[in-house]
Amino acid sequence: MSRYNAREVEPKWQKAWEDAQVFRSIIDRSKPKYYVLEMFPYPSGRIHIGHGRNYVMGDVVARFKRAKGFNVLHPMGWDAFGMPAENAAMEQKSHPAKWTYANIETMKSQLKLLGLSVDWSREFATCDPGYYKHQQKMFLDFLRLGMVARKESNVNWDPVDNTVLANEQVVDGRGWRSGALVEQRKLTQWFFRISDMADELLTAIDGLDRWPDKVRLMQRNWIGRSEGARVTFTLTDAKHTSLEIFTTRPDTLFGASFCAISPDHPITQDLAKSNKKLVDFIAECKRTGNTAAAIEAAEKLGFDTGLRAKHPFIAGHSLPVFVANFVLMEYGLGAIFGCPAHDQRDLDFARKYNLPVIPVVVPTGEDAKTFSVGTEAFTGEGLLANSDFMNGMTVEDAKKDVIAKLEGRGIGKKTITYRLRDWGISRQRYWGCPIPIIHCLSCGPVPVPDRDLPVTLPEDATFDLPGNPLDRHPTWKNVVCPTCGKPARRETDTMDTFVDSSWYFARFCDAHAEGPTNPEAVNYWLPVDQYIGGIEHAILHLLYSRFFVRAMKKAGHAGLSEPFAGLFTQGMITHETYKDQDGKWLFPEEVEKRDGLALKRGTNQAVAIGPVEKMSKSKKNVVPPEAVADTYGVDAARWFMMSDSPPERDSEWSEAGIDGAWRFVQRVWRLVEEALPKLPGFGSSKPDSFSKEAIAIRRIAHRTIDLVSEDLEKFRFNKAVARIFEFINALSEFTPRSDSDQWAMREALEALVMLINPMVPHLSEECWRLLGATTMAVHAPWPKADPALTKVDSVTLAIQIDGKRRDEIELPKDLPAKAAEEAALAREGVLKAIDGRVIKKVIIVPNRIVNIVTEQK
RNA sequence: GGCCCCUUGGCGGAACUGGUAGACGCAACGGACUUAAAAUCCGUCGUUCGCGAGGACGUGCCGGUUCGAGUCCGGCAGGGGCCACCA
Repeated sequence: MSRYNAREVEPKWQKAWEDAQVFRSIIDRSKPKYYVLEMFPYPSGRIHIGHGRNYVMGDVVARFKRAKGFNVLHPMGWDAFGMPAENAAMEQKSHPAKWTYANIETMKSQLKLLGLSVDWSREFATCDPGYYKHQQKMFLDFLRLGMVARKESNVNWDPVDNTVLANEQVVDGRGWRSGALVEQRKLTQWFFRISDMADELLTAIDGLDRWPDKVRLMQRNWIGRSEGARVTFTLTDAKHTSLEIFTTRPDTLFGASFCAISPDHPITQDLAKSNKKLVDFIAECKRTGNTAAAIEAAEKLGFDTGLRAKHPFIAGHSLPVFVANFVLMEYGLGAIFGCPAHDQRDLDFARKYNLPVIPVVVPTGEDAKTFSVGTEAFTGEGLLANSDFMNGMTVEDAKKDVIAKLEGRGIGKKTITYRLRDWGISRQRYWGCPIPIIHCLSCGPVPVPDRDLPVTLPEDATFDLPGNPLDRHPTWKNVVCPTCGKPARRETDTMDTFVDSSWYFARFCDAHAEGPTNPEAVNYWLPVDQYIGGIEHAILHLLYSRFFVRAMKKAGHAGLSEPFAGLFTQGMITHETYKDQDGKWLFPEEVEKRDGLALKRGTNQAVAIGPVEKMSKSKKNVVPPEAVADTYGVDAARWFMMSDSPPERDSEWSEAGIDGAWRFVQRVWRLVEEALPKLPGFGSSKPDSFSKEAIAIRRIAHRTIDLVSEDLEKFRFNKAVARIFEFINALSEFTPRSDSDQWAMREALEALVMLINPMVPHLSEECWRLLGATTMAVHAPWPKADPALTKVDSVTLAIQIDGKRRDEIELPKDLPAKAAEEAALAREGVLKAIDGRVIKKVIIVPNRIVNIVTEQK
């Protein structure tokens, strides 16, 4: 009896797969294609087991589909541009490229350790000029087609690091690295005009039927469609004669008591030229941070411009126009009318500045004459009042009516507004894809001609100072204008790294294509049939990719609109956290558990066990894959990752859990090894008849094939694992006595070895070989269940008396209701439970339950 | 503040469309084997009453619909997620 030695077996099979180039994919139209992709990693250093779940899940799907006869594409690459590389370069006085490629090398060997069925011939990093040159080409294509804009926008500016910060890099109003108070600045930036596609991106969500509802909802909310109206107010001012506002509640127009415009509104800006106090007010508005807490605490502030707006329906009535800190220039028209009775912000504002509060929608059951609003605005349904021609209407009818009247008079229009803003892609950073533009004083921004692509990053940049190394490079940015030949300046901003990840899945279809994509390959492989990644990308990455593929279609680089037909968002791997007595984080391997106490290994120092959290480098609650592979083997790790929790939920990594998985691996090996000596040879012919026991085990085997196949199909890995355990339990109890029993045992073991193959491929190969196969399990087809053996012919029904379970009965499947009723009523226990009461009715659910309802005394 | 989701034994979790709650695994406990340990094997394992057969209770809490509710509806509590001054 030998023990299964994962340390020897796993590298052996990995090499065999590689030597045979098993996972190399080519276009093969004789089979259905299946593209499975995990969100590609950022090469941050080393991977830990927490990263592994994502790739293992994809690998299980890839191996399962391959066995089922699909032509599978399962590639891997690197999302390699980004700030951490630049920060590391600053700290280590090195170069981002050096750091990045070194990390890629480390992480690639770590990933290979997991035994992934990846076609490595398609590997690339987004920082390869061979990748980003195509991105530059597409940027220019999009520019020509009007999908790129250059415009001014407000950005978070870190005055110490001299760079723009993303919103998530601003913590409590300060830069996350420098700690400096972040300023709002206006910068001219490049944008992808994603908002032009808002409606299309929104309606197409309905068709993404293999995406989680949660993600679809998040995308819908992010796009944020609102129906409303734009209304033009006439101003009583010689210079500024009108003001256009957006509202979703035109029905409340008669409750208007003021208008408010954004500090960034053109009228505000114009008035500020001659009003020092307004300049101060605008500055004050800018100071309020845009953090959640700041917004919560922020007071509504207004500045009376002195302008008055004529009410569109009430002759002689006019409204004051304020500049207000809560009105955003980026949404709608940057101007609103305030109806305090029916909007909380307007109410807060009105109370502060003593403006009238006139209810115009009255909840049912309230009298219009007495209904009033105190400190809480009424935003519910009701009937219109104090509203002239709308009186008595429902909110919905009133909206339609007032919009028709406004349109009739040419002072309003029904409008749909989206929350989605254009995608600003300029970053004042070195380690990103250069934006292929040349700025010429005479010609303006000029595209870099195709023949000059790629615009590559200069290697001799310096990283010792904050700010953009490209901007301070002595020569790189100095070029001549491609149009007029005069001296000009290169664009020194690089692209947001989300651009890089918006089309990598298309590049994988032919990673060596001459153009951005190879149409034949893209049209064959896309869409991605199964995309797998973290929920944290539910909005940005997935929305940007959906936009980008649409743009690629317009530019002729792709033939479809939706890149990801199926999406699965997997949960994280978590682990306990540990701190020593000085409050320093400890790695799990530094902690030893003895007699229920946690101690620092090699000492008697107590360790504080902290909460279970997502594995992360900063909290040191990570487990390196090498350590797991060495002690237990990666199959045990893979099995544990698939068995513990449903895949969409978080899963806690524990020593006990991986121990259990290791025992499973040993148990399968033992089962096969112990049965082997008496089994008939591989491929021996099926006996003519079987014993009762053999038929029973064959039924279980075939039934398990069906159940596990269905579970894997539906991403229910934890249930597939449970089925396999049940199968193994049944096999352990089965003692073959005859030749035909032995044949049934072999059949069951072969099925078992194939069923576990996607999860524990190395163990499967080794058992497959042990069973006498001469080819690899990776080439073997998925087992097929015999319908004659999966058919169930008897079922156990529960018998309820008055809704309580009192008995159960075994009956032939699909027995008519009448017969089932008679059988149930013949049972002694049932009669005893009925206890002589009159039977009122009997409810029979075929093959499930008999419920006898009696007359209650 | 808005929208959404979740809550089942000591733990992870099963339970198809309203039809036998707790599959399977982990942990724990008792036993066998062993000089001993590991490994392995056998058994117990929601709470409670009963010697037993068996009974009562039980899916966060309160109520409803139903012959029947973990599952559907209303309310509450706790936990989590996304967005956030979006007019």
